[in-house]
Amino acid sequence: MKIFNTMKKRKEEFVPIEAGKLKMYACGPTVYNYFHIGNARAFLFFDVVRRYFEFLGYDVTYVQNITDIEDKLIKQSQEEKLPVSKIAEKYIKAFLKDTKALGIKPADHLPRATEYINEMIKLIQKLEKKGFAYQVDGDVYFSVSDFKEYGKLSGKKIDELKTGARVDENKNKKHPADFTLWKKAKPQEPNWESPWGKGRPGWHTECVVMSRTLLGETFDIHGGGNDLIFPHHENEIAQAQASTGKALAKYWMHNGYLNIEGEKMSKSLNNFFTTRDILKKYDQETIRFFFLSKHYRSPIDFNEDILIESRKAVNGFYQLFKEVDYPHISSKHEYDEQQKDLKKKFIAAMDDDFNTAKAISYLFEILKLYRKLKDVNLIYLLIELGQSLGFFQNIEDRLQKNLNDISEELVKLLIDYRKQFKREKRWEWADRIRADLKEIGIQLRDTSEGTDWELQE
RNA sequence: GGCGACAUCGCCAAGUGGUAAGGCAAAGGUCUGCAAAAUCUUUAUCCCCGGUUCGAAUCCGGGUGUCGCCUCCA
Repeated sequence: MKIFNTMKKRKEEFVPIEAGKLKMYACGPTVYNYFHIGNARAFLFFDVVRRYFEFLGYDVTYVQNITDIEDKLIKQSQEEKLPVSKIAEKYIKAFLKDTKALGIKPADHLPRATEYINEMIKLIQKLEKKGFAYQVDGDVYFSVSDFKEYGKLSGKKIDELKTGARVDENKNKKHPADFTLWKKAKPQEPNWESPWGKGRPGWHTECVVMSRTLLGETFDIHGGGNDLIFPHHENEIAQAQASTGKALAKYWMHNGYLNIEGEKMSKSLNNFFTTRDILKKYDQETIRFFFLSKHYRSPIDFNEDILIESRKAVNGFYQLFKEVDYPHISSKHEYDEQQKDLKKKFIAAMDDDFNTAKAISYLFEILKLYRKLKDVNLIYLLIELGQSLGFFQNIEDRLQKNLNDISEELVKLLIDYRKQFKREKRWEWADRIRADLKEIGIQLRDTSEGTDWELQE
């Protein structure tokens, strides 16, 4: 198994710290709003990493944090005129609901920042004691100049950051790249008591504390979106290593960004999509296929045409499941040599830094082969491999659901035909449609607006 | 200004030195009352220019173009 390690900027052989076990941490949501389709890529991808390791037989512990105290929550609380804690509750619920709708298996632990304030204070104190942190007027900063490896992950040099056009001027900071560990509370803001007065933790500290508490001082994989490399993960590394002298994580994985029709998604460009809205039109497997058909480290362009293609591609598999009358198919036997070989190829693709696009092509090969050979084992193979990517989690439901979705369309279609018959004064057919629908419990009602219908029970 | 990524068939996308996977779309054949599905067949020399090599989409140099990070962001 090879993984591209951002820290080394190349693929490395994956060797778990403890044989047979994977300890993984991926940055979760800041719960100030519904998460967007770009977030969905990261959440989905790390879901696949987790599932795939489980498929390989690893005992996986997966932690995903929830940032429930942060500037954006405070801002949102002012906009919605709700306390920060209510904002957090609201969007945590939405996060859980939407990730479930995406077919994402919940992480083993979903720790919240506000549950770890004391531990964060302890970490900051330790950094202070070791000379990596300093306090100015109730704020505490991490001194990047004192941590010589700073910039190791992102490949940035402290001096270049200084001359960069966009580093903010903060007179309290010794160095412009120094980052906040503890932020002094402004009036009306949520705050906690600390040795430096009332305030709240800076963003990067929570991940260090929660990951180490739940996974140990050094764990296997730390993941997140590309944009988190700098400064977030860089700052995590600085705090973690400064405090213990040990690496925080062995492998750093980052997924590429999502663009909307070639442009960065942003609210100001008016091309901002919440996952929740996308899910109204496209099912989770379509979205999953869309993301997994491209390598996770590449940028991906989001547009509806591609989603529609993805849906068609996924439907091909369900067409097959429908035809073979899943699940009424006989039980599986040993895979034969050809089937074992396909499985091997699939695994080889995934083992090469999660080449999901290639892996998916083998799913299509299996489908084609089944069409040819009608060997039911191929269906099992297809499902087994597909599930390691999160597909085919509930085949029966989906076959069923498609029918439900479509029945409403069918009624509308019949109403249209009846309208045409009425226009042509072919009353016998128009009436027959009305009568036949009533027979199966659907009552039509003509109004001046058009034709309504309702179910009669 | 600094750093980095990418450019492969109409569209999406694998492929990182050995002669271009897969999906969608399209065309034609089989099947079918007609359609749909299925099935068979067809469709690329890889942005441009140089170089290295027996051999390059794959390596090197130079262009051009697109995007990202350097500020909260997955």
